[in-house]
Amino acid sequence: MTSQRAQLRPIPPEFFSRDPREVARDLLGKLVVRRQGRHRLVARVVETEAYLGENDPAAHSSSGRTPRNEVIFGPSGCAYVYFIYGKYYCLNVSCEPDGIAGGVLFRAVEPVEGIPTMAKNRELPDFPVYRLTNGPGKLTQALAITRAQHNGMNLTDRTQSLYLADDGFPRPRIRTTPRIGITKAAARKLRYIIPDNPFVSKA
DNA sequence: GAGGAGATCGTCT
DNA sequence: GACGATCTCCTCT
Repeated sequence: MTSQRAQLRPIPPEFFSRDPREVARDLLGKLVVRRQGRHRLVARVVETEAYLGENDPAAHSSSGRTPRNEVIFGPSGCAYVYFIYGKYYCLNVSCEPDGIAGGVLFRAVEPVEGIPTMAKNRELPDFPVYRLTNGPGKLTQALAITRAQHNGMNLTDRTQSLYLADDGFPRPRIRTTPRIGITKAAARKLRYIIPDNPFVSKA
């Protein structure tokens, strides 16, 4: 699964102005591109979860708009980064048109470019590559994504230090499973994975 | 390899 | 004042 030389085309805003379930599915195989100083970090999306807005009890937006979650109520294609468990950041992209809540959580990615820098960011250089980014808190650490720097950033703009891209990777096989780590609406199958990919988070 | 407990703090009640 | 869209370490098998 490599594509070092392929051209990276930013994903247009319309892609995200849809139901989060469609966006979560279609994001599998796409790329997260992060410019960190002189380094370029690229990773392929292999696991996502859809959060549906005010009718989804598990979603942050379910109890209405707050300063914390306002990005997922805003225009589509923007980064919603939140802080959790006193230690970790999680990366989402806002979906649906402006004014409607909805988002997709990035749960796992496969490193494609800049692996040494990702390992350095993780501060665990001895870890095998597959453990660098196989979880939502891990991938933000590996890609040095923070709320202060990236929350609200337009991920459809290739001039930003973080954006989403398509390199023409063929549409992968996809499987849906229940979401992970939640207690409300836990039975709904809104997690999307590339089956058998070693970079998918466990469980 | 599986399972359980603790860490740690921003956000909302 | 309680909780959480998590991770790592430790113990046991």
